[in-house]
Amino acid sequence: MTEVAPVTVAEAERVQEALRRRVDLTIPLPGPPATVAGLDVSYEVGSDRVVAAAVLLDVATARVRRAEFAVGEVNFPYVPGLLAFREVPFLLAALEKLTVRPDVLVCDGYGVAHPRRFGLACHLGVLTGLPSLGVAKTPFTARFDPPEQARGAWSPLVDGGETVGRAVRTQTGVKPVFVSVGHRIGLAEATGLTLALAPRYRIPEPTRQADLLSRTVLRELPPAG
DNA sequence: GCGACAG
DNA sequence: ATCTTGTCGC
Repeated sequence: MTEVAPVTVAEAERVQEALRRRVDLTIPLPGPPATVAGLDVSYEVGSDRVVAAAVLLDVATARVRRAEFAVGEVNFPYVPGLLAFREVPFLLAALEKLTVRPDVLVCDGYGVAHPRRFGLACHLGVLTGLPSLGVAKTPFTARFDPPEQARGAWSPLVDGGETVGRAVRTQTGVKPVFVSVGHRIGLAEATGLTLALAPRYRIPEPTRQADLLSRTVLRELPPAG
């Protein structure tokens, strides 16, 4: 099958509609995850160059075990709802450099809390076959009430009458993050994992570390040609 | 029709 | 996403 990357918005939306049927949310995690991979992408100003990072962490300690990255040029514009077509190619490249298969993918963005129920986290989950979840930093299309102030408090993200995720307070008195499932994981599991991986900062360690790495690499890259 | 809109 | 210093608060 010749999988051609979508070029137009209409094509990309059709790809999402097709891929979303491969999302499996009927099964929980096989067991307590031992490792996770945090994923993120940094963009260079004034060029199309990007750095994608994939960082492997132990869940028990929330410490980094190994880290990889991939450099590339984006070929798809940022369109709300189509973020995956911009970042997935590079995230997959960085992931492949990780010789270990993580138990869960922690993505920077949304999973099913998406207009077509197929955000970046679902996309990566389906393409890799791995359990995945999304942790976004800002609201998107779902509605929510502010959760209580205490760390661990959460409130449902509602869209089109259905609960598609949770606004989760990872630190007391700090803005919530937005958790949604991507593939092969439950919402309660995704919430618990997010909290376990955010012992100190608002952003859970996996994506926080991936963000730091992608930024550092980008900063030390030779000037764009 | 208008507004809103992950990164 | 990215451009950007200091500053308020715990």
